Amino acid sequence: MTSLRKAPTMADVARLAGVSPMTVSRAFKRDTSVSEATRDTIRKAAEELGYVFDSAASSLRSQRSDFVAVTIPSINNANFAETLRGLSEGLKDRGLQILLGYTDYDIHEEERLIEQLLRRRPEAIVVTGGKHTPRARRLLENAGIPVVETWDLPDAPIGHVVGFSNAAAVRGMIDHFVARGVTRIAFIGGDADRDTRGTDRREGFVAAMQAHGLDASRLIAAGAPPISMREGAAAMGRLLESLPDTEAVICVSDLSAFGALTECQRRGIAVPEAIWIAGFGDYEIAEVSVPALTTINPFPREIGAAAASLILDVLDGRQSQPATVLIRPELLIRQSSR
Amino acid sequence: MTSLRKAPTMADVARLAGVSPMTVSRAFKRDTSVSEATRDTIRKAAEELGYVFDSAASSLRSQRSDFVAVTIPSINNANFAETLRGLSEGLKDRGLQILLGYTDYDIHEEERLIEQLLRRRPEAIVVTGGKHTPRARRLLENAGIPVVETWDLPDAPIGHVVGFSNAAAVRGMIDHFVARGVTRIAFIGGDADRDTRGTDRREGFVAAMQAHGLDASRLIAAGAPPISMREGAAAMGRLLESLPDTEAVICVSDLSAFGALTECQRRGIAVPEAIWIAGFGDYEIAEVSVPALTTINPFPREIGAAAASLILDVLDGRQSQPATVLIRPELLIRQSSR
DNA sequence: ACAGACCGTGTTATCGATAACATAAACGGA
DNA sequence: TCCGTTTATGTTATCGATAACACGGTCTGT
Repeated sequence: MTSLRKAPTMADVARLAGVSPMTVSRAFKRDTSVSEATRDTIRKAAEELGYVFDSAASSLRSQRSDFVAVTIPSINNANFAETLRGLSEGLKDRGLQILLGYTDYDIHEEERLIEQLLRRRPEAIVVTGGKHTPRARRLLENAGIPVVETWDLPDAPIGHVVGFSNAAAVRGMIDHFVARGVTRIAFIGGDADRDTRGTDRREGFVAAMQAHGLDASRLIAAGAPPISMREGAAAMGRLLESLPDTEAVICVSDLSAFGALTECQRRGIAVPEAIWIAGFGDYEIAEVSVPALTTINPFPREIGAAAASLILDVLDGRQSQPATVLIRPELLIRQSSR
Repeated sequence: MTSLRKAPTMADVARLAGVSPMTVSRAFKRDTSVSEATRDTIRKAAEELGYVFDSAASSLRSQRSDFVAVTIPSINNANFAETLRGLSEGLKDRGLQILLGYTDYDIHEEERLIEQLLRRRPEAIVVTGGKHTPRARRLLENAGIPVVETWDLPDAPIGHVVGFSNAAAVRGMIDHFVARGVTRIAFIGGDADRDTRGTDRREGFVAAMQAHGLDASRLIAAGAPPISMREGAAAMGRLLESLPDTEAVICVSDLSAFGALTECQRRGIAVPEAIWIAGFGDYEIAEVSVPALTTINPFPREIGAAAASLILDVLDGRQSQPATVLIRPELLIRQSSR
């Protein structure tokens, strides 16, 4: 299985095919002038030798790595997975691969990760969120490549931005609830500021409630972000016991909202009759659950697609100034709040 | 933002620090003999210049890439995410990074991906599943690096294996059902063989039913794998209409099982009183949903951890023969089937 | 006090692909 | 027919880090 002889190089392929290494190099690229016959001979020679192109050597010489670095908080998250899908579909036609890393919702981990990723000399880098350590910020600023911050609207963007205001999105939901006469509203979220988008949503909740002159103190901390279904359920239990007159609860994500819903089901509390529940993210579960969950769709796929097209524009010289693409989240009122 | 002057190299750092490039190189590695004072001077010089290590050059010269390639069917899947976590935790102490690619449950896409990944000269490669195109198989066999196939027990392993029999796992569930007197059992799965683990589960269902002398024809095709909650719900609707006397349904995953459960809820059909539902994977939703779902825990984290430790053993020369690590999935009987 | 081991650092050559330049042959329009 | 252009290919030097080897200085044990 493990071959002991050295792996073949382009020179070996060239020798077998009876051409120069340069011609082999050309044969492996598109849009380069090599006759079909030669290309075929080379392909066969490569296949026969079991030659596999060496990107390290190629990158070093050409100073192009052909990949785009991406950081996301967690791989196990349908929203970020969609963003990634939008990104990779937008980039793959150009032969750009994605080099992925996840931060575990920790900006220090993000700093380490960004440095690791930059060592591979990506053509561009897409990061989730707009809050970074000072060093991470410096690294991104000095990288000399397009930087796209997503899922957020940073106060001082590093480069390009594709995002939305998490706070404003939650405010829209509260405005809707208040207009329907529901005012005793609680918020279930994480107990730390690791998840900056979660923090923005909580702060958006507080600000919006205060703007309406309402009590913004019904805040339930459900644990370290990201909040799981289980933690959402536990938090709902505490809410029902400590503040039983709560009329509606907004959860930091659909997963915790679903957990909260199940806790109501276990306790025989009717949703939406006794209490309204809403989430964030428009995960599949929000549409499928019974009752379906009111939520906010942040168009994660579009975020990725927009970031990809921004990157291509910059790389092709069609865009030189830092741009901000504003995503407009959509409020989806479902059975859990009516 | 985008600096125009060329990025600094080790030579620049060396000049500023007043040492040779080789010493800078050593200072960037652990376990190399450089005095603390020199190391510090170099670190400061690097920081001042904004130097970022170039892995392409390093890999080319040292012939070591310091990463392990991993293919998974989908990034948006809690099971594979856990396997990935087990892998990266096992590998990170050794400074091995993960280079990830996803196949979209398509072995042709897997072939392309494997070639792309091998171009980066990984130290080892971990693939999900044991079914590959002939070319992919050849690429893996000739790669000259440890190969680990996971989540499966291939008939003809390429190298190492960390997995279990999907068919046998389903059989265990059926045995349990039959022992409890439930015999009219249906299976909800995908309508194509893209997802080979899903196919194995379906075939395991058929074989086990036949072994019990039972009708194995209650097969509902829910769409192209992977099956979503929505598709699980739709399939359940069709099952309830076409075969209303079904006593239990096994779904290819917990997500489709949950979808099936919600369809019952929408139709006012009591679970488990009127029909039992079971899934596969022990996703969080299976534990949290009301009723909680009977399922099978395949210990995804352990799969990743075992693959990681196998790789380290091979790289350190502690293991030379291809090994198979057998994972023993656990049947979890919950409210949805009792 | 001295041989041998060890430590910290420098010098030189090299990993494998390809940018830049060069060239021979084929082509095409006046 | 001839020259400018295009097409297909070759030659040389190079990307940036580091393996291999070398070497002077310090330490250790007898």
